[in-house]
Amino acid sequence: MDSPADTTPLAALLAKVPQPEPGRRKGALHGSTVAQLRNLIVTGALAPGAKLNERELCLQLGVSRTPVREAIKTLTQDGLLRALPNKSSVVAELDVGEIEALIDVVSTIEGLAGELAAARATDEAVAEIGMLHYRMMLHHTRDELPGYFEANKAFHRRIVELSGNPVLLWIWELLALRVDRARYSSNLWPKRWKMAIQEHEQILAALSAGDAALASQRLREHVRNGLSGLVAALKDRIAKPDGA
Amino acid sequence: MDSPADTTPLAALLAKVPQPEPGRRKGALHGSTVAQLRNLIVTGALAPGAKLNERELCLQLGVSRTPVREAIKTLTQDGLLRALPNKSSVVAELDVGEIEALIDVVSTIEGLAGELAAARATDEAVAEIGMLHYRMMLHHTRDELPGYFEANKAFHRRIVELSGNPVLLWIWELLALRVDRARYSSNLWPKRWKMAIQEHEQILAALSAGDAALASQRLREHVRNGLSGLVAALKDRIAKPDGA
DNA sequence: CGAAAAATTCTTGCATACAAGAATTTCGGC
DNA sequence: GCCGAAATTCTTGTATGCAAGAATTTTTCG
Repeated sequence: MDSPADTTPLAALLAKVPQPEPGRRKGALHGSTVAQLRNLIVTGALAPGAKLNERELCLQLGVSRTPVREAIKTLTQDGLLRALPNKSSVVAELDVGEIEALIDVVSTIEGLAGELAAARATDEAVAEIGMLHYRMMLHHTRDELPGYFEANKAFHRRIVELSGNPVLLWIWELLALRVDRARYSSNLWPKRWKMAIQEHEQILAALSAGDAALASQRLREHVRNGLSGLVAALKDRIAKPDGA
Repeated sequence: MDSPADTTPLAALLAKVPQPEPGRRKGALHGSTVAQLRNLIVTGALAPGAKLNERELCLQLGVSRTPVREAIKTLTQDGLLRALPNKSSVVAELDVGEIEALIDVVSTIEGLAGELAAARATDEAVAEIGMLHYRMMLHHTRDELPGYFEANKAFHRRIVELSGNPVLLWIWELLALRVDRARYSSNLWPKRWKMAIQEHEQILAALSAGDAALASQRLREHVRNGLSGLVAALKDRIAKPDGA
């Protein structure tokens, strides 16, 4: 009943998480605990439906229950966990219906970002976003899926930042968490990556031209296409769980 | 140094907050603490920039620091508070620029809600939303500003619910917190209430007809008009602080 | 042997104790 | 009398203790 190996697979996952040094500064525990736990959830290391035992998390993260509980509360608010009264929180299910709901919202939000960004796009900003696009292509040629995801996300994020609207960025960040989770869950190369690259270039062109309506429309469609493909991949994955 | 009257005006504000009975159920403190504190911030009872002393909040709310700290974390994530490392959290400033940023986001979000809701609008749902509209008018005739605000919010909320998109509702709730704060801050009857009523009726008509494009456009414009008026009122208020 | 009930164990929710950093006050020097 | 530095006080960040509710195991009865 005390053997560490079989109490739960969670132990193994957490064992390799780098722990903050004892000689740390005060006030850094909450943030780092949230980041570690969030990463485990978004990457799928903690599977949907998994129960979170606070005591166990404390042991593995090397912190007390206070920061762990705070992190759980934070991630619950972000929609990554579900809280049950007087019971263990569980990792939120990755509901395909919810991801379909995400499509409408994210595409609309990014469409707005594109509209606003086009009006503010300097040559420098467009060049910077273009660089992120090429970084994404580079990762693709190298077969580096995580780097590809990251650069793709940075491309979109930078456009939202360029919109100059802090509320929009805030909302986008919240939505991006869920999108990331879905992406990691599929863990496949998007089948439409070639088309995605074309769409990125067309978005860049619209931004560069300062054409708000066009940038908005192209971003909306690009996001919709991408997420629709993701949903299709997830449905496939559900149909045949072990990627044949 | 111990006289309760002058340590801070916060004490007076909190003194009248109904406290949960000692014979309560376990697990209700976090939620109620968040609700109480949020209400104080949204209504403006806690002014923007005010520092939150945890110990004092504990005394006044009759709970320990744990739920208070959790509530502070929650409201910080909602953007109502700002956290400073190793220092007291403060009530977020009510920045007019941020409210202007809200206009674009909220109008877009509600526009999407209208688009989706129109496709799902049954006669029953439209009637229900119409009822909320009439309730709002009733509060107007009675000069009941809080009731007016509440019914207006319920009208909009119900449309978002009707969209059937849970992600959209989630985002809308987050945005509505900030909108409410701005509304309470102005604490004026909207000058354009007569126009707002007309717009509501036109929105209802579009929903009833199932015209997604029209419902979307009308909601977008209605929200934009309303929030623009709000911003104008706030700018006025800043120019001449004591409403002459 | 199976099932239901009681007792035990475990887990969360809240309160509190302790430590590190910030703010304030006081004391010394000029 | 004023400025600066040291000491004190105060406040937040983290850990732990205690109680209520849930889960599990054991025991007892049919």
